[in-house]
Amino acid sequence: MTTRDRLLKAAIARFSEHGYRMVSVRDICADARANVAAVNYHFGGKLGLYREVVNAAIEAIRSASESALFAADDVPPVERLRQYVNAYVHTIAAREKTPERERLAWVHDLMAHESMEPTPLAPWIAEQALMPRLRYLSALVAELMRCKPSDPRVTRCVISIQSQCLFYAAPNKFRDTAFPGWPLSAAGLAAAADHIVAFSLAGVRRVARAR
Amino acid sequence: MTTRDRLLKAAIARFSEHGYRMVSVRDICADARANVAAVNYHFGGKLGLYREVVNAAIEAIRSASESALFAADDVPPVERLRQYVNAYVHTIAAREKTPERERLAWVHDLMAHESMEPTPLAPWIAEQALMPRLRYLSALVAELMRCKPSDPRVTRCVISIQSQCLFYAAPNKFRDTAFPGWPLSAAGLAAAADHIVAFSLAGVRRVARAR
DNA sequence: GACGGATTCAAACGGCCGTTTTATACATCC
DNA sequence: GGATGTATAAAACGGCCGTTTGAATCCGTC
Repeated sequence: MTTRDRLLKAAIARFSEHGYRMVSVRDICADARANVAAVNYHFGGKLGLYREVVNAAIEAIRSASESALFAADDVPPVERLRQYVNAYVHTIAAREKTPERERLAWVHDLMAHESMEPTPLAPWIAEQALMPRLRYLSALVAELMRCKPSDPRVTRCVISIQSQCLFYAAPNKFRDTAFPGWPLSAAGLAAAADHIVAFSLAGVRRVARAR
Repeated sequence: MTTRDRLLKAAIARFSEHGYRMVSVRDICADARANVAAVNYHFGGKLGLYREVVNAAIEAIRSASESALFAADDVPPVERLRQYVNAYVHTIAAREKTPERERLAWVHDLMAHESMEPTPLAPWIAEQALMPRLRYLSALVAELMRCKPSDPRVTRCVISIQSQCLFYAAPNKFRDTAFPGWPLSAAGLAAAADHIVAFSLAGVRRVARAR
């Protein structure tokens, strides 16, 4: 594995766990067993390295969305919601065991840091990683509610569903201590996904019926 | 206003917006028009100053919980949920206009930073600021579902409700750009609170009915 | 074997960090 | 008025930061 690849791998781990600002170039180079100057040589600087990490994150979430979260239009909306939530919640699972390519948790960690302390790349991340999911979910909910995706009720339902998924997928040190039986087992994770689907379907139908 | 008070006020603003690590003592002292050594003189160091900020946050959230979020036991649970959600969601409102004492948004900002990058004070914050709300909400949901607060279904419903409230109360730079019509007007905020209550009540009842 | 571009390396640069030192003002009490 | 304790001030400390420098090393090619 080349020095460039080792740097990128170490940078993915460090940046996604602690955010751009809190990670030093020296930390990454130590992890990658590379000289401090290597980052500037191969990536033109700390921000250039981070840009490559962000590109990898966007590519990872894009391929995961298309393969695991999104379903074809002919799939019934309830089943599409189930698939969306299941895939979302399970990104938190195996946060530390499955191989690099398969686990998506680091992407959510990175986005959580960006949402708290944005870098110049935040708008690009929002458009490429977040918006596609929100648009898909909006269309899904609009179909469930039999109304236009622009309806404010749809937006509020999307927020309700997305917030629940994010609680399980995003990093949150409080969650791991405030709730008993955390981190969740595979069965607990499946139960959580089933709960979100049932809870949200009832909520969506209630909101759709109102007015 | 004494130098100590000016430092504390500046520290509250800085720490809650950017977190403990990202704020420098020099930044705070510049805001407070004080010498760099003043923090060490009055608070024994950066962490000592932060400890005072955390104490103020805990006191603020405690008094807000008892006066605005929590209701007496004789209030019907549905009404208690409505009050809880309304107060929670409205902490985000007037994030930049109402006077210091009355707005709670800074406390949620500080807790969001603690949940991402904990300081040694994180356990204390979790126990004093977060757990009382979760316990209150658990009892409330358990009463709605007519089952024990220790039931895992109660915990999952608490998570669902809390996640939705947190989306509106916690800082999130993506939210402000990803969703149209943000930040919310007073009417939009009230509609959001009503939505969360209706959505969640339907969800809770659905989950309670299952099995 | 000598050349030349690509890569690695140790060292140093200026800058910001939290903290400490040292000195100076100022109020209070004997 | 001199001593005492509190508060503020400027300067400096060692340490880590991102980046740059310039020399050393590697390696395919002539």
